[in-house]
Formats: sequence, structure tokens, C-alpha cells
Amino acid sequence: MTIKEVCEQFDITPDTLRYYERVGVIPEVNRTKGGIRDYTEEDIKWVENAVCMRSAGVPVEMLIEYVKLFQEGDGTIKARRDLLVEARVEVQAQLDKYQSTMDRLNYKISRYEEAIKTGVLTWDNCESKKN
Amino acid sequence: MTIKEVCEQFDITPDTLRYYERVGVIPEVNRTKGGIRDYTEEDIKWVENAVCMRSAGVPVEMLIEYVKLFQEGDGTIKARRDLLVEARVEVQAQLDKYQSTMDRLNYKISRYEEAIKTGVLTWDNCESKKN
DNA sequence: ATACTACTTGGAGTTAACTCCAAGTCAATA
DNA sequence: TATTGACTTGGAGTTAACTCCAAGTAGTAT
Repeated sequence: MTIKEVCEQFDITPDTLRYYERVGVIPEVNRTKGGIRDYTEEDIKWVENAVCMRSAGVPVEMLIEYVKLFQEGDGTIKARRDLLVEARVEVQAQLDKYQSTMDRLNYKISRYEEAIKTGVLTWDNCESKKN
Repeated sequence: MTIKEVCEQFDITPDTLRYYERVGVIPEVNRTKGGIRDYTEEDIKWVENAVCMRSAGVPVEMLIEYVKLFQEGDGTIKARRDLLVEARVEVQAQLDKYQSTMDRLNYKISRYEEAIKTGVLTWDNCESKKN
């Protein structure tokens, strides 16, 4: 699979994909004799993982560390588990923040909808209410 | 309330708070005769809102736009509602990504826990499994 | 064989959101 | 009054994560 195809599949740019490989967010990718990247299923799984983790803000640094441990073999199982648990803590914390922001947005929007519908501003200052 | 106290309450730095005011993420803050910031309840509500929105990745640009509309008065109710709805779409999309990353992390961690517990690597390559 | 296109590399540039800094001011204490 | 310490400003610097670029090469269509 070419770099272009992989990019379309995950909606990222070739530059990003090459960057991920360069810094070690994914292991080195399979190449043709000519040196052109030819992604295997395995390579693509790594890309999928990286894209997913990055989309939730897991730092590039952490992904690099994980790949490094993975390549060192079975002796790093516990270390990898710990790294993932650490990542999970961060992701969960962010998730909670997003949820509370959603709650706030929903509240504010409902107040605005109400004002628009009734044509009356039913609050002194939307911003100064607890929500 | 002093800048220091507000910072402690929201766990941010004075520099960040001054930056928010400077670029317009929050309206201009109340001052003492000497020119020192003295946050009112109203000011603090704005800070609370900004911190919450920023923690969910709502861009500074959008918050600035919102404050600007707010200061223009009641004629901008619909525009403000639209802005908030736009923000909500983004936040929800991010929330979904975080959730699917959590699912992936939970799956991977459980595989690792299993391997650690049994002492047996029950998969060829943790990364190459669908999850 | 000759274009043409898509790929390759290392390195420089960009962006958003802070974060730090130097120089100056003010209120309270010694 | 002199010093201290926290505050003020505008502007420069930093950081993470890309994103772009110039120069070169490989595979494909004419």
C-alpha cells in the first residue's frame, strides 16, 4: 500500500506519516527495491494506532517510547503495560473535561435557544450564572 | 480577588490570565486605583468559562469572537448561539475520539494484564490485532 | 530515450498557545 | 524616607507537532 493510500485512509498528510516514521512514532515501514514506502498490514496497524492515540492527545514522546519498548521484545511487557496505563489516566482526565465542557455548552445553548424563541432575554447575564 | 488567588483557584499562571485578558478571551478585568487587577465575581465567571472551554480545546480565537459579540449587546444573540453550536460540534467530535481511544487502551491493557498474569504471551503481536 | 509524475531525504519554517523577560510602578513595612 | 515584594506593560522566546521546501531519484507513459 502506498503512502498516498494510507494517508487517504486515515485522513492525514504524507508529511505527517513520514514524520511519524522519522521520529519513531511507528516502526520503520516496508519499502520497495526502489526505496519507496510500501505499507504492509502490520505497518498500517501501527499507523492506525498512532493516529488514534494522537487524536486523543497522547504525546508523540509516549508513542515513541512504546515503540522502543515493543522492539526490545518480551522483557518489556510490564513497562509497556505501565506506559499504557499512564496514557489511560491522561485520556480519561481529558475525557472528563470534555464532558463537563459539553454540559456547559448544552446549558448555554439552551438558554440562548430560549431567548431566541421567546424573544425575551430571561437572564441578566448569561455568563454570570452558575452552570 | 487578586490575580494570584484566581490563578490558584483555576490552577493556571498569572501570565496565562494576563494573556487571556490581553487578547480578549475574557473582557477587561476590574482594577484598583493603583491599576492592579481586582477580579469581581463577574470577572471570575468569565475566567471559569474560558478555562473550561480551553480545557476542551475550544480555540482562543473562538472565545475572543464570543466575547466580542457579547459586548456588542443583545443584537448578537443568534450569532452567539451559532458560535456555541459550532463549538459543541467540535467538542463532541473530540469527545468521541477520546472515547474510542479509551476503548483501545482498555483492550490493549487487558491483553497485557493477561500476559503478565499467566506468564504467557497469548498473541502473536498485540499491535496487529483488530481492536 | 525522454518526459512526467510521485516519491525520497534532511533540514528549515510555521502555528497556536502560552511563557518568560526587562524595565517600571505602587503599597506596605522598617 | 528607603526598601521590599508583588504587581504592571509590551514584546520577545518557547514548545509540540506538524508542514513545507529544495534537490535528487525511481518507475511509468510516449
